[in-house]
Amino acid sequence: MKDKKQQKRLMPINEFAKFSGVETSVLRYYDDIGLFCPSGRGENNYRYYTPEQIIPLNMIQVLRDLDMPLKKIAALSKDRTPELLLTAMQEQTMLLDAKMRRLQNSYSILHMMTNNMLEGIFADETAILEEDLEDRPMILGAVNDFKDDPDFYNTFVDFCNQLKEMRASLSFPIGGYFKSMEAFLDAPSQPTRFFSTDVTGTDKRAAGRYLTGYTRGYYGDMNDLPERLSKYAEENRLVLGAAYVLYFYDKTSVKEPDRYLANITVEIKSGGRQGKRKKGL
Amino acid sequence: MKDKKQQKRLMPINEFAKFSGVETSVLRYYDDIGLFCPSGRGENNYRYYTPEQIIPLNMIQVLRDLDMPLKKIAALSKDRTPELLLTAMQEQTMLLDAKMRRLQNSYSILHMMTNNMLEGIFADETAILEEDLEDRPMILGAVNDFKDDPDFYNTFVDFCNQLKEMRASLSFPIGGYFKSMEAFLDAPSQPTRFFSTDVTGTDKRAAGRYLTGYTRGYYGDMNDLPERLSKYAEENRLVLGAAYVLYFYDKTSVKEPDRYLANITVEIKSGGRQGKRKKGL
DNA sequence: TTGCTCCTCACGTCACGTGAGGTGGC
DNA sequence: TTGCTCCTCACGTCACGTGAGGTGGC
Repeated sequence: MKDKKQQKRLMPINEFAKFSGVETSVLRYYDDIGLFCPSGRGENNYRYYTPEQIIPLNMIQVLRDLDMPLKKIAALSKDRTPELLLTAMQEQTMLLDAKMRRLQNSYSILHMMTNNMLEGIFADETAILEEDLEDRPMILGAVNDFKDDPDFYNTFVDFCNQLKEMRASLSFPIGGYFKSMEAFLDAPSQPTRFFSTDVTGTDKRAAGRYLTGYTRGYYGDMNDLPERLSKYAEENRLVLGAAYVLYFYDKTSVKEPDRYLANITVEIKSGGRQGKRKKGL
Repeated sequence: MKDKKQQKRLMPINEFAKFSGVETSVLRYYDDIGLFCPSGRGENNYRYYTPEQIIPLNMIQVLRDLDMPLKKIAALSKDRTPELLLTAMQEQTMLLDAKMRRLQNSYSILHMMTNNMLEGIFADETAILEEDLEDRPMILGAVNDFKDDPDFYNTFVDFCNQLKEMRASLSFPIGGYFKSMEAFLDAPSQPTRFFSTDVTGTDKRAAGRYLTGYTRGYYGDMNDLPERLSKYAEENRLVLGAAYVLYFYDKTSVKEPDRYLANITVEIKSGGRQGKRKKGL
């Protein structure tokens, strides 16, 4: 009778795998490396597990989910005391914090990219729009000096290094800021500053009224967009301010350079019909 | 002059590794599998990268951080269109959501374990305490029927299966609920129900006044704690209600079974000096 | 000659996943 | 004999990490 009961409590590997949600291959591997062994072996050499073994196994799963190496888990379960466990937990909490921050960062980047793709898909290349835009957080780089070094890429590398020095992510799309519409018209491939669309940035493109447009083509190839913007501004007696150029489609999202898609957003300093939207041409 | 500029823009592998924050071994591996190749090779067969290559590389890092397999990343960058990217982003967002939930779960479990370890370290085994406790979320299992099957472990397995059916985590410490002090005194190893300390549970141990104590020993070995509790209640004319037993130290936290540490918390239905704490013995 | 950066194999690592071929009781 | 569950190697996989031995210009 007692034997029967005890037998009833013994699970062969498949049953225990289903019970615990851990694959048989994993259970065998854990047995091999001595991390987690069955409570015993039958005469047939079968592995037999007891139900309460799910507790230490779950402990292992928790630590493994935290990316703790199996060796460390094994060390911890061989030499377990509440104090050591507490220390390990606190270490893991720190690691988890870091991981959480990285995930949050991934979220932001993913969200940013998704929005850019969507905005690109629905972009009307022929339109010039007047829009009220919200605050947009960003990281503004130092003022570029193209007189000292007219090379675009050296300046770009400088900006990347600035981001790295402030431990900011390099993964958010990077755009060009021009202090004025004239600066943009003058040299469309020499922005006054670069900016990163990093949502954690403390700089911002202020909320307000902006003139926006799109154009396709390789980096710096603005086609007739500058003229169309100027013409629109003139016709509507708008006084324009700083300009922001950002690529919604670039090398990473499309293959053909002639499909790259730039967005330009120009501050309207005065003259806009407040609170009204107007689509042009 | 033009050559000089272009040469200046070319980085050998070490420089590019520092610039991008990606190890040389990783860059070589990505080159080997054709995922991300240098812009060209020098006469010496050196790999040379250009600074703007950091953009697609960062894209790869973002997707890799999201645990996207390199093959999928490669497929996505070979055949890249905004539409495909958008779909992939949305898929990744779903995966990220799931990952986030798992991490949140790990956080809760880690926090729970840390608290249990700390409470265990500072537990006074000789004390019986009257305490005002907050709500405690938990998952209460079905009522156990030890008459049909007196085996503890079969009942325990049933509870684990209940948790699995409701897709709850098995990793939170599990305790025993006794409908009354008498039920506990009568059969300390046959709880009326099991409970999981899962913080997302919708059941709860209600806020109120409780009598608590600790004892060391193997599962179910309560020593004189039941008597000490009863004695305290009698002396202080307390009417006791339901009891909760939870192990702060168990097989996972200490090796020696005689160091396992159980906590008992008994509802005080009346007779307690409200709002005052009193330490006994 | 020395030091430096780069190169290409080749093999190791971690945590498994996947057969291949064999066993043992109904 | 068939079907079923289990077993033990052994080898594959993924994303690298780590030397070992060699090159090429100052």
